[in-house]
Amino acid sequence: MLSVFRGINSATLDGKGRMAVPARFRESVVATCEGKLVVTIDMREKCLLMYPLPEWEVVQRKLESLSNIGSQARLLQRLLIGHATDLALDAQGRVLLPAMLREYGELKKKLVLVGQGNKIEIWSESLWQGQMSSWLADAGGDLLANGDDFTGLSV
Amino acid sequence: MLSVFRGINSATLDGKGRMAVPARFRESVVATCEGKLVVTIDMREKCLLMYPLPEWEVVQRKLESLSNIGSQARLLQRLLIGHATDLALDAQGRVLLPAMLREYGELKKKLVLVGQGNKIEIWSESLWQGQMSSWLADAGGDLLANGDDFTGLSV
DNA sequence: TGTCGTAGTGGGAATTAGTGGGAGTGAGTG
DNA sequence: CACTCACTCCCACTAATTCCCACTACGACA
Repeated sequence: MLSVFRGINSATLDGKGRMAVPARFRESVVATCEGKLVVTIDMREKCLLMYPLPEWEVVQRKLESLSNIGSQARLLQRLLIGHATDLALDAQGRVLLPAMLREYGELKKKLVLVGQGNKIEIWSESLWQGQMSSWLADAGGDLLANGDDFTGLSV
Repeated sequence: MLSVFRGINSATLDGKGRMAVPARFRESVVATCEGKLVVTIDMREKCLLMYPLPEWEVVQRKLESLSNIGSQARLLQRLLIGHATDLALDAQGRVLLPAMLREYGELKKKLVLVGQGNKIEIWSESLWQGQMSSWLADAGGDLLANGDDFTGLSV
């Protein structure tokens, strides 16, 4: 699939629960799916995942093809498909995030959007900052422990 | 399988046991079956399952084709087919949920509707919230325990 | 440093969705 | 046969959502 999201952005929720999709992402969103998106929850983190519709359909087919004898598979299906909600960009390039999903991600006014290849993660700014610092603490520990040069990773 | 329900919605039961079908679902309900629906119980969870009539007929045929020598199969037939009730949308887009099914799902005023492909699950809000938190706890544990990368599904 | 264009924000107003309840109808019961 | 209860059909009201327009903030460019 063609849409590759990268990079981090801040965003805000307005009083009606709408979020402006950053122009950087919007361009490839309208290109790949005419503004049709799907949001669902991330089961591991308290954040939401936003997919262009065609990308989501791939994910959903994979989920549905899992044998549903395993309780694990049924859990994934129920929670991911169950929460997946279709969205469309409005004339101003915003999406309305459903109330139940906003609650799940504890989304207040300030948000952080993180491009992750075929999807965009939507975080509450405060949860994101909390996670960031704990991730960095972990990573720092590991890297210090084995003497790695951190900058080596980014070159 | 034309009707694909997905996404989560809150809903309410009024004093007469009626539930407004959310507009998002209603649209595909009238398209696929002119508002004819079937509800039955879910045997694994304390929730109800609502199918467009044609989808239900597929399910029922599958149930009936199970050999009924196994007690398991006969149990499924008795409980699922036995509880299946035909419903129709009224002029306001509501359905009347039968009293016995409301009791089974412990449905009070506040409900949660979860789209699951060919059917919609109907949960009491409080049961849903309880299940959600225990599911999420499980999911986190399992995924960490076996080192699965959840995002692997979506790449 | 002004002004132009784009991105993002806020909110009014029209429309639609959802809720509540009255009154008619029909089946079951004493 | 009368009464009750439950369901259906219908109308009216309220809440929520959508659509639209206007404004601000910011960066690019002259």
